[in-house]
Amino acid sequence: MSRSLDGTDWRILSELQEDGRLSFNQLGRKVNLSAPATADRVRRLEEAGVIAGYQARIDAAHAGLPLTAFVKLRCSPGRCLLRTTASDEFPEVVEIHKLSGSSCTLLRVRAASMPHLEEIFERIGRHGEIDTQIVLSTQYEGRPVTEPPTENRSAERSPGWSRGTRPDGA
Amino acid sequence: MSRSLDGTDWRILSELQEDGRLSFNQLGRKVNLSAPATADRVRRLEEAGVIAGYQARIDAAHAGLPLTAFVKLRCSPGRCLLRTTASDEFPEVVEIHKLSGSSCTLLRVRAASMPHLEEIFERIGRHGEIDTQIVLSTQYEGRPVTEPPTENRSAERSPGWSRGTRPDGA
DNA sequence: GTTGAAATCGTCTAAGG
DNA sequence: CCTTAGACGATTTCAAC
Repeated sequence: MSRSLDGTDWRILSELQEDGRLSFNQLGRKVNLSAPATADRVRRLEEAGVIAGYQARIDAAHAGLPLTAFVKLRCSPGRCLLRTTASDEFPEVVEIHKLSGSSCTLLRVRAASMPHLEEIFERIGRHGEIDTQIVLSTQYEGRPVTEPPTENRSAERSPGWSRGTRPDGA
Repeated sequence: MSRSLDGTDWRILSELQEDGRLSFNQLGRKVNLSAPATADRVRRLEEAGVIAGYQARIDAAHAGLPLTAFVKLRCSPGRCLLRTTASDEFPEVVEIHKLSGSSCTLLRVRAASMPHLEEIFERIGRHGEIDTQIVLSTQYEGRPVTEPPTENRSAERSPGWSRGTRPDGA
């Protein structure tokens, strides 16, 4: 396991979340480092799994998918097919979270139109009891992950569950 | 307004969501286009707002923020300070959605530890009535936005609200 | 971690179909 | 609207300090 991230690492992460296409030269200037040193740190962050990849951010509204909704799905253990077949059967589901309590699953879906959204709900509804919530607007999303306050970071050293089971893995 | 996206555009978007650092050359090979033609299309998608930017994808768990929670916040209209001050006061809030019904707001927060999460809840709770839900695990998130089925796309031409008010803008 | 230099790669422009 | 070819510019990478 790699050691904790220092301030420079966080500055690099911050810049790379704002513009993932920065060259090592440009990035280095922003964090007061030379290009090779910057490249080393980025490579290390990639290998440590902190940087999971680089991707274009798509504005779904401009891409013909203006509707977003959250769906709470309560399915019986054996029937929760979403885990395995989501990729093929539910392309509109862009996120799947398992929540605490009531064996609940939270889905986030994108749709092109109200009929489309309705059809998605109907399809998901076959897998369990659902509770839907339509998003009117989004103030922001994908906000850069930033360095947590020091007093909370110290709790990182806490036992077991925070490291091993990886509650929110990619 | 630009016209609708064709199949090649969607293939480009798909590839760029998987690897946002592809060169026009590499990308062109994947979609059977030359580099200049690919550059033209990408530039057009950028200017149309479909591609909103490029960013590094951070694995929050590996970055010391293993906990994720959703917070439903029901705040009185005048006291909903989250809109303006979120950036400074709530760095842990990575998403803000306005939901239909009950003047509800859905927040997504990331935390380093349980005490940290508890402290965040307490801080948000000062702005209204909250209902919290902790994420146990995430099957996936940030799934690439894909081309919607044709029968649903046709509904894009529906009136007013789907274009003008942009329910899910970046 | 820094500096400097060389090699590589990508981008851009232009001409042509 | 796409393709090919060439030149320019930039980045990455290696070496040495």
